[in-house]
Amino acid sequence: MLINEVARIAGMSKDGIRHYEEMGLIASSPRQAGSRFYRDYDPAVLEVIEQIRQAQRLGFSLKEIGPLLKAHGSARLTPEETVAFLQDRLVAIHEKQAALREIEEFISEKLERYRRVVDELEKASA
Amino acid sequence: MLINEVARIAGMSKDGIRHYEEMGLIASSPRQAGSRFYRDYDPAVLEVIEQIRQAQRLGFSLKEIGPLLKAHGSARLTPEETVAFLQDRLVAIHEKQAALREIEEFISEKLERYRRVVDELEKASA
DNA sequence: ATAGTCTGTTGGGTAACCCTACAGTCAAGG
DNA sequence: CCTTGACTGTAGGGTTACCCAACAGACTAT
Repeated sequence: MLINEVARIAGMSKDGIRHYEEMGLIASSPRQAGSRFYRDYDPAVLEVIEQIRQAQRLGFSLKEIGPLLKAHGSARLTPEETVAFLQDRLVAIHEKQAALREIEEFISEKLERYRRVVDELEKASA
Repeated sequence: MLINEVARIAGMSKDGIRHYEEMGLIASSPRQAGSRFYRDYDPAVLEVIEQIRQAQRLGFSLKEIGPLLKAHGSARLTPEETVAFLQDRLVAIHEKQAALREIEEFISEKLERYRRVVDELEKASA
């Protein structure tokens, strides 16, 4: 299948697909078209793309996903390693959440102060 | 003062300072040194840098901060505009929090499953 | 023959810096 | 006096995960 179809089914842009390929995450065979070549994808890439998105959701960068996909089938993570990794992810997420809560509080306070200012202005003009 | 001092006091890198200057957020006067020129900063930039960091915390990009700093002293945001802006920021933060909660849940579930696997493996080996 | 839709590559842009390399300046020490 | 070291500068590439525009060949339908 050609890139447009892959992109449509996978729900992403052609540039995104080509980007994955450039990063070595998926592969295509060149289909000749006159003097040029089109990327021809095996429908199986759709599953790989799904795995990539999944891994991204888990916090892997594309660079990290490469080796991960290759590990698929050969020596893979042990359950213990998986648990350790997931715990790390969870810690990272909790850190982000804490940071967001701080900012949220900061903004909330500012917001309240400004709301009071607006209220007072309204009263003064009334 | 020279860039190193500014960077040290402001708690950021020289490259960061130069970056701010390149973005037009702060300014320096050239101090001649032989055939070359060093950036000479007025200590007042420290306050400006503080304002920049503050604005960043509020979710402004550096590009947005430029006009904001210039507005300082002339026509500034009205309290109503400020409230509206802060509300937008808050909504954005809540969205990020919701996204993080989803991922968190996802990972937590996976983690529990894998923990169970590890437990069973332990029992089996025992 | 031509228009429209597909494909390709190339190169630049994004955000906020970090890092390396190369080089001039200047003060202190041998 | 010269060298060393700590400081400064610019230039250019790297980061992340793509997006976008330009230009052009391929293919299908009219």
